Amino acid sequence: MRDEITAYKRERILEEAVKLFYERGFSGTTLDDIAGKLGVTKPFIYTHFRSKVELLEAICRPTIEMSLNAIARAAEEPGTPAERLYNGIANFTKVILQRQANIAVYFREEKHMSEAGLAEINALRKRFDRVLSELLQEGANAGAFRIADIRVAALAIGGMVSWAYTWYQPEGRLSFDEIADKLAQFGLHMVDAQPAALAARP
Amino acid sequence: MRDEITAYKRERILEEAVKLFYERGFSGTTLDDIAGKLGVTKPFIYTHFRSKVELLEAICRPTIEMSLNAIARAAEEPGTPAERLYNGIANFTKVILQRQANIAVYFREEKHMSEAGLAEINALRKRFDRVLSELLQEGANAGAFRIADIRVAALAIGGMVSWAYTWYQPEGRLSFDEIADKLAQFGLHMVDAQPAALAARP
DNA sequence: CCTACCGATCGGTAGG
DNA sequence: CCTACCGATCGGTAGG
Repeated sequence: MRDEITAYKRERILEEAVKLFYERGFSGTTLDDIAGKLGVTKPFIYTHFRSKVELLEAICRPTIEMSLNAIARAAEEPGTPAERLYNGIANFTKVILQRQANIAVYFREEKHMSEAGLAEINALRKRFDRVLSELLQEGANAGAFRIADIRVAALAIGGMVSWAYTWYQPEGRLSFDEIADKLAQFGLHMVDAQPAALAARP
Repeated sequence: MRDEITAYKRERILEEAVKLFYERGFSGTTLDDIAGKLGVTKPFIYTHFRSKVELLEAICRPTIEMSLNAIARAAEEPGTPAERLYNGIANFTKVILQRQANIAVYFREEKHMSEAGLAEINALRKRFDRVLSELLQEGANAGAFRIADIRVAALAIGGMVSWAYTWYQPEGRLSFDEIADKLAQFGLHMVDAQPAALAARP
């Protein structure tokens, strides 16, 4: 039980931290601000995190992991390349929207991370690009996709989706699922998914 | 001539500032750092800019203006919707790549701007989205494009291109023009540009 | 888990 | 008397 309480405290700290970093920026937020929101004082945070930078890294790394997993799981499942690409993009989009604040903080505040923390995340991002590129290559080989440049296609799809953190509005007209569907459809168009491959999609 | 020298000094300050903000972040860069790179001292900067924030805004605003102009000029020119969209995306991509550091600083450091500075830039971005959406709508009305959701399509295209600031490498295998062409082609695929419209492209 | 406090740093401005 | 700068220093705040 003690572990659960410790984990809960960590989560609460991260919850307020990401909210404040998102609203005011990393340098614009003091540890006293975060402590204040939690009704505690600054040294409390230091019993759970070693530094302000560690807080930042704990906000970003798990979210990048979720993005990687979203693509990787869809790529591994059975189905046509078009089905897997559709699901991969849709799942990835949902992560971006669900973790909008974490993603925004990551892309804005990367420069404040430690070298080690940045290296870990960069490794995850490389794996993301590789998994997506391999899925595109597989579809191209099977004649399901027509892609002039696999590498640029992966970056273009990744960018189209990642960018959603800048424009998504929780009170907007579209739900997570609707946006995920639309971006996944755009992705299939980008790789010129052949009608035969599309027809097979459930 | 005096004006030219003043303008030149401003440009040199901005040149070093954007380089340092890009490498170390806005808060990670001191005005002494910038002055040091120029071989002058900090008060020199204050004869040309009122504050560190004004420096940031002078780095970002003109670049966002260039992005808007890139799309707007292409949209106004004669030609089929597909031609204009192709040129608009390609021109916009070239701005993003040419001003990579400025764009990166803008998206990362937005939170450090003044309310007035941010409002100006947000107005430019709204116009960008409107111009692009109108071009897409026009093409859809003419039967040149098939788009399920114009608004999301504009955001998807904008994101695909903007994102290039995160991955473009000056020493990489592709030139500005090659990347611009590839992203523009992806854009045409995204809106399902009809072969007839494409065939008309020079 | 708090009070109390440090060593260091930084944007901005004074006088000359 | 001004423009264009420098050496030195201030008020205020950050992480720890």
